[in-house]
Amino acid sequence: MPPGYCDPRRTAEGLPRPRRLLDKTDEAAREDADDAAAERVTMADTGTSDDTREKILRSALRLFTTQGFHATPTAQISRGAGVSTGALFHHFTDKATLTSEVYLAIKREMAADLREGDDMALPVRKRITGGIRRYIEWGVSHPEERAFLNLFYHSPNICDAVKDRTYADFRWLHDLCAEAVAEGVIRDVPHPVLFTVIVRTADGIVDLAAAVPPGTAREEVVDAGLAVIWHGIGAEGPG
Amino acid sequence: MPPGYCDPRRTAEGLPRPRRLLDKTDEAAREDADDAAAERVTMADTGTSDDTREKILRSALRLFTTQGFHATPTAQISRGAGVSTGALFHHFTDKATLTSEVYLAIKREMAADLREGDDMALPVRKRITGGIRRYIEWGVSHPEERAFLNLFYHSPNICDAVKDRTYADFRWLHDLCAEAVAEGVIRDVPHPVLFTVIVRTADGIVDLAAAVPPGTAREEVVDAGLAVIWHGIGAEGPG
DNA sequence: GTCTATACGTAGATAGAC
DNA sequence: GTCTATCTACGTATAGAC
Repeated sequence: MPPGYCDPRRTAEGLPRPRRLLDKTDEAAREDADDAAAERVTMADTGTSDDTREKILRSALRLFTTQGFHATPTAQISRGAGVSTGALFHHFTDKATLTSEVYLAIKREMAADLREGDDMALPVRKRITGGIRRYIEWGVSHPEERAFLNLFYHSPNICDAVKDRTYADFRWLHDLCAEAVAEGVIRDVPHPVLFTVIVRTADGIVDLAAAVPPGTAREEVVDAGLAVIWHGIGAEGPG
Repeated sequence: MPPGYCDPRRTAEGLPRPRRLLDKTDEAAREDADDAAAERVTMADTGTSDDTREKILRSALRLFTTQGFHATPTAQISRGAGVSTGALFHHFTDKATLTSEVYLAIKREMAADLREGDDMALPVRKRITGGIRRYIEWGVSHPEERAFLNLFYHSPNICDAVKDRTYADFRWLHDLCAEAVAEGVIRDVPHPVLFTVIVRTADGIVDLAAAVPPGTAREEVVDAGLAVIWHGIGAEGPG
């Protein structure tokens, strides 16, 4: 990873975060559910009702991504969280609502992470490059969250209206692109096309980067992807 | 759409196709299942066993994309196809197999369509541009098939090995890209990055184009998308 | 707020006639 | 090859004690 960007792991553990909810390393989340009893002991001192809620959300996230929505009984979700079915339905009215909550929590966390990485003092081009890098890093370090997002997004039966609820959190990114076009940093491409190209390409780079060992190889993939993006959208030559 | 490319509807109805299977307009497929009895009469003269199989596949496609996999009972699929549960399980060993067959049929048809649109006599750059256009046209005119592909691809519980079975059908596209790089038509970007950028961007353009009325507006979206792609990957300036 | 126990519906798949 | 009828099992969500 280039200078100015800290390791994703450091980011997840060291930086202040706006919400906890699903914010845990994959390893930690896995341990939680594999040994629900141990988890309960660990959480004993902070054993509020919110903890139960979060444990359920994490358990649902992991099971949905590995088994899918339909193949995951609510009983298994609650068991994975170390609580009972009754507790689950006390915190969430039904399975669909629980699923939506998982989605919203992930989206909010991702948006917050991108915002944290943004330095408004920098020129727009650097901000956009930084945003794309940060997005890629988040994706690589949050494979389960990303898998769930894809799963949920393409699933027709899971409440459509929920998808729109997070639009506002990413509004500033659209504005940032518009600013770049106004400044002549980005070619005058219709905004939907511009935004789609950036996000879809970045998303593809995440899959590529995740499939490659961390270090030089991964950096090369990211850099190559960024170069193609800027060749594509940049007003001038490569940068 | 630019010269040299026929209207998607003409493509679907007028050109010779290698397989029928799921190849029908959305409207026709919808009518089939909305009135299963009428369908049966229509098909009476050609009422082979293959027809039943195809009707089941089409019914499954439509229901999966509108309701999702888990929310679609096999009984509803067979009813939509105008046949019985028994008939469904005579043709497909189980629901998962049926789902895989839908996926494979769609992929094969898409691959065949792309191949048909390719003119090997043309220079590589034109062939690639043509392939991307054809891909976008196919996507716009096959929304259900595309929705299913996305649904299936991101679903963890549906047999993973199936995804790989269609790789060979698209192999030539990878070779085409490699050829373009060798000829200096495309910048020397690592192949996975190159291919990902093209496919992901094109896929995004499909969503954009589909959301816009056919005609000039849609053409502008496609042209803008192609311009960005070629700026991104092209060795020289825009084309 | 969390538990146990269970009601109620429904889904996938089979059996056996035609 | 297609049908009807059905078996078995499971999943969601609730009831009511603690």
